Amino acid sequence: MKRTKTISIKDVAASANVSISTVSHVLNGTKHVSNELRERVFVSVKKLGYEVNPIASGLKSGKTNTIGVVVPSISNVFYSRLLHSIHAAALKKNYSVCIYETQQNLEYEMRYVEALRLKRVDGILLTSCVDTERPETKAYIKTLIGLNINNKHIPIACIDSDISPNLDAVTTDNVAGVYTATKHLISLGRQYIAYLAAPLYFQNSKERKKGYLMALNDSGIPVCEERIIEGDFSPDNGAVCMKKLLERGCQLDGVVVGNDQMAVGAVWAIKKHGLKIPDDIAVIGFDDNYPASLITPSLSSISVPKDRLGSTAVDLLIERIRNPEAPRRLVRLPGKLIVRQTTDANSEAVWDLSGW
Amino acid sequence: MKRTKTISIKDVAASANVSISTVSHVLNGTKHVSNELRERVFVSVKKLGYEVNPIASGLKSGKTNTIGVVVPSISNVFYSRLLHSIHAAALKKNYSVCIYETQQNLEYEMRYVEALRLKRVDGILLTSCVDTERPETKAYIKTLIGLNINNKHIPIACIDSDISPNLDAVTTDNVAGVYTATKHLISLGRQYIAYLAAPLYFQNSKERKKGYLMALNDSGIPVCEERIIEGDFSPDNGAVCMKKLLERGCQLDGVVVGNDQMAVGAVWAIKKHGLKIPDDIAVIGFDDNYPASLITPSLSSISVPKDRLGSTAVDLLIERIRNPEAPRRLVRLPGKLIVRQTTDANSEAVWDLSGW
DNA sequence: ATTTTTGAAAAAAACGTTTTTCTGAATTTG
DNA sequence: CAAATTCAGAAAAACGTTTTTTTCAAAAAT
Repeated sequence: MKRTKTISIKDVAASANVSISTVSHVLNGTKHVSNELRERVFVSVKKLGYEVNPIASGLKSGKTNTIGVVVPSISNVFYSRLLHSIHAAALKKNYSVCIYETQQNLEYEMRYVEALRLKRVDGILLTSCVDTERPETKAYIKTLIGLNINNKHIPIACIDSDISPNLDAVTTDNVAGVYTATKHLISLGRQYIAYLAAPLYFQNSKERKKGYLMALNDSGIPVCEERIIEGDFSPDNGAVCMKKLLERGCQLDGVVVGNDQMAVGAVWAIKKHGLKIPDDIAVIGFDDNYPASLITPSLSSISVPKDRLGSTAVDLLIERIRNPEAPRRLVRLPGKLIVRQTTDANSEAVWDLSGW
Repeated sequence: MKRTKTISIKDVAASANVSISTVSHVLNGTKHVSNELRERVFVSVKKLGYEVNPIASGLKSGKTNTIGVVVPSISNVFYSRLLHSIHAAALKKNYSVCIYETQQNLEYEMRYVEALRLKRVDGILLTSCVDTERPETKAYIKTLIGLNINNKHIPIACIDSDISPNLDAVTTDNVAGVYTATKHLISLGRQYIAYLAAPLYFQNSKERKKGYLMALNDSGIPVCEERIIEGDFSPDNGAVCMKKLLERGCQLDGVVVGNDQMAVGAVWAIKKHGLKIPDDIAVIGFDDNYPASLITPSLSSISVPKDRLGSTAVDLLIERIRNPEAPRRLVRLPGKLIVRQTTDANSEAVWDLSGW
């Protein structure tokens, strides 16, 4: 194969009869160059078909124009949607995105953050699976805050998890969201409302539970500990927890669930138990993830603004890259009540197939 | 902020009292180095906390250890699942993955392939949305085949689309898959089986239709053109097409659909039309995408091996990177019949929530 | 009218590696 | 035993940019 010499900025300079630095400045607009030379450079670039080498420029400038994205799961409907909006927003700002999937494994998360650091990405978007209550994680979070390579700071923005007052973050307004969900059930006349929580070591879960308690209090409904249960994240576990609640024998006519996954399991368990939804028990989840509209009965939920979550995160990160000294920012985005059949029997089943 | 000098291979060399090249060879294992020096190097590396700079090494070696992945949609359940397996496989081979989403837009696809070329990725995994029949695309495909930067070839492996006999590819065995699906309906005693095709300019769609025709022929069932219809990919359009079929008035007791999206729409339309599934009309899709198990009645389908599709593609690409001259490879992976309620009324509804 | 200041452009240094070439001793060969 | 080969290691040359420094002339200031 004919292997011609690769043409570099040097060749352009020679062809245009100017210096290398002049070519660089013309190409980057970093310094004023007379119209004549500037024109000559452009002509030569076109003539030679010159293509800048980002690796070389990255070496000198210390920028990779790449942001790393770390998510628990790529194929999860929620995170893939997030990835979608991150991709769009990043591209608009001329960054490419490099993805890593932690599988909810903190060890992997640490490894991937480290990999991105060594790769010298310009910034990292992190959906951490860290348990902020465990003391061991303190060190890790400290690492994140001070993440750097060769004394160059690498900014991090957190998505959907506010793990440190020193890291930029964007999250859903969990308290307000579950407050709305609970109020919704109350407005339907429900009095005996259970709460099925996702693991409470998650900041989000804590906030959501708070919303439930606040709504009951504000409505003068007594809180009954027997109606509160904590599970893990899975649909299966949602079903198990719901079964436990039902078997406890306390009166029940509604249940607010900390996320859609578990809510789907809860719906399944209630049906299995021979009760009617929503007549006997109304159910509402949180997230409004893709399958919510598909199951029967379709699941009411609090819709999390996935697209804005992603684009806001990118904005935060890029602002931080540009200005490392700016004050830390935390953005809370409002959720939205989506009423479907698990709280309104008359609601028509409309399959939301936007995940396709 | 104290900004200490960044420590480089040079510092390691000085500290270990060896030459730079020796350090490099020790670190990369590219040449035999005596145990003594090798040990000294390791000690110095550890002592100084030296961290190799992949940008610099990339500049000289011409490798980025990055593969680009171009998919039509990141949030689509099928592609996100693909992305998941690609990520896992790539990581295992020490490559990072950079993603681009084309939104089924060929112009974007071209732009992103170009971006990846300029970025000098080591290889590209492409799920093209090209219409192989249009003559204009010939040029584009030729570009893909000869993709290079500075005369360095950039290999491409295609996923789920065999767009050129000159590009490595991995696809599902579409013919066999739809053949199996159709035979399944026939085995249930169905005689008047319609075929709802995805756009036939897609290679996959053509192959799938072929499987339908073959199955009818092999079973001695006459092919009736009136029972064949071509749509686009969407659920909505699936419903529209199904409605048309129903209104044509020809006898119908089964329908094979070219993909799950349209199948879901078809199910919806049949229900709307007041017919019972599967009693009046049995339905089977293709892909076994996530929502298939969630809708009511749950959708029978041909399961596409998404994970193997991704990992095989990575394997193909990396082998190609290592050996650009090897003969072209096309891998066809078998699909698997998944029987659910749209073909078997007695099948129990089991929500597959693995997308979570 | 002489010294400063400015400005455009060139020259050179730097970025941190890998890879090629060079060196001199030790080993093998004829 | 002299010449050729191997070998470990050092030195130096690349890789293709950006950025700093230098140069020289023209404009501005004293």
